[in-house]
Amino acid sequence: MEKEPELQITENITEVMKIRRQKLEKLKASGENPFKAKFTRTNFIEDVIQEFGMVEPGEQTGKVVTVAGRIMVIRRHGKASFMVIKDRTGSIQLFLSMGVLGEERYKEFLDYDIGDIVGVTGKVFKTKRGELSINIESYTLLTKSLRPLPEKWHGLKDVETRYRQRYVDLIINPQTRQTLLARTKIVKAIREWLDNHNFIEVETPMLQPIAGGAAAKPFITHHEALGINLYLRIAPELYLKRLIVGDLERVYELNRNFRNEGLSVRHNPEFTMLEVYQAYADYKDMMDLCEELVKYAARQAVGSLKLVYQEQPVDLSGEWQRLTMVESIEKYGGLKISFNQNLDELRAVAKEHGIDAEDHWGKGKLINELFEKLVEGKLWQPTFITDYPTEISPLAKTKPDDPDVTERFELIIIGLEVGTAFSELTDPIDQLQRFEAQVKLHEYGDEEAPRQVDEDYVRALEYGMPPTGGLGIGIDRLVMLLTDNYSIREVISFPHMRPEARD
RNA sequence: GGGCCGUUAGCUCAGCUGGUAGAGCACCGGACUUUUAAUCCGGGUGUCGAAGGUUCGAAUCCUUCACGGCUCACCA
Repeated sequence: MEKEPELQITENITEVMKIRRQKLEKLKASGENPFKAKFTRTNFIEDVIQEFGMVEPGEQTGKVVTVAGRIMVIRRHGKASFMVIKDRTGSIQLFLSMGVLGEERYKEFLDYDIGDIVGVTGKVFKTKRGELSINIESYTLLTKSLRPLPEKWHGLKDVETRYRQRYVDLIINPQTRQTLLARTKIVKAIREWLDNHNFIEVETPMLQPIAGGAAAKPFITHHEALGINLYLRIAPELYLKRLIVGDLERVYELNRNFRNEGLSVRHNPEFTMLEVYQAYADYKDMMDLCEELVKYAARQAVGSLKLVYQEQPVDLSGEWQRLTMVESIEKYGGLKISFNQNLDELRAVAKEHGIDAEDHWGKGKLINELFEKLVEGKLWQPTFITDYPTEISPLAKTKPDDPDVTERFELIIIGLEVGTAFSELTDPIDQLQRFEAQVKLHEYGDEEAPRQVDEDYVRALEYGMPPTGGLGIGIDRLVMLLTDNYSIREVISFPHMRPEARD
């Protein structure tokens, strides 16, 4: 029998870690619990600053407060020393003196390390140099920290460590904290707006027997008891529309989608999507809704509609530009094209622009490729692109006067697709045909096309779905825009990474 | 998946044309009762990402691999 490898919790015990473990043992031996269960504070640090920030340098307020937080700085000065601790609301200086604490307790406190979490009680005062401080009268160690934090001046810069050990990133880099807090504000604002407009938030399956509602390669998982494969959803769309068939009229879901595709600065395998459905509305209503919603989120989270993204101004105020796809190709690509041209002509134009067309591509797909190649990246200011080709919009209603295109738009900002919406296809017979066409694409080897017709969805449509507008917004990308982050990984608390290398 | 770049102390980084690894902060010991990146004195704590190869000698040159970043492809 092979010998079990010894369980090793930490890979390398460094000198600093050894010393901290020794301190831990010493504390335990002296009867101290270095990992306490609870601590009651009278104030957040921000409150103390609010209340006493204006007192004069040198002034003693006599006011006793109890605060708690992580030690960030220690300045030992002989018989009187300083520390800085921070809690969720801010940071404040602690003043420790042998005179107040007594020699033993003073020395014990000075033996604590940067990173330790303490609770302290003392009188608020301001030093001669004008630094608001707490003159510590009693203290308790709440949590002993066993690893050294990155240095105070340069902080933690290594991107890999920042993503893998986001907890350290959050302790050290205020910017990371701000981005994640902005994210929750944005999400909260979106829910608020929708709730205020009579939409109800619902939850639909993440585990789906057929991964539908988008064109993407799904993750496959397995249900043991049922003995079947399931897919992690690539979109909630088809279930949300079932709820519209069920006469809920206004629903939204703000949650994760999973797509088994490459990673990039704009793509994470799991990402957060908002989908909104409104009965008796069409894509134009959704355009208005989308514009209002994004503006509301920006105002709530950023406080302004005039943004800067990667040093370029982005102005969300005013009416957003609206262009059809074909118009945009002429305006931004300088290329006049139309569905009236025949397929070979369009194929030739695409080839001129370096697009490698596949045999089964039709006019719509070619035009969309041209749009993506020539236009999308240039749309920096918010722009709605409408009249998406039917060929690439299997779930949208075609325009009554032009079967080549659909009642659909995409919202492009900073060259990124932030949202898409359409007048939902409600005709079950048309829907079935489009599903069948998609399945055929899968058989051609398109792994992003569904491999199976969602017959239950068609059945639902047969009961009758009211005219409905549907909207999807990529929340991560919206957060990137509003927080001026270039990489999607910055706006995701734990972005996907390969497993850490083991040596 | 392709291309380019990177990986050196806990952190941030230097290390030239190959000569046996260095700074600041952190840490350890000492001094200091109002400091502010405190200061002063003393101490370098390292599998130079990993494995091979070339060489008298490799952090440095070559190959492969791992991880990361950017980019192209992919991705409505």
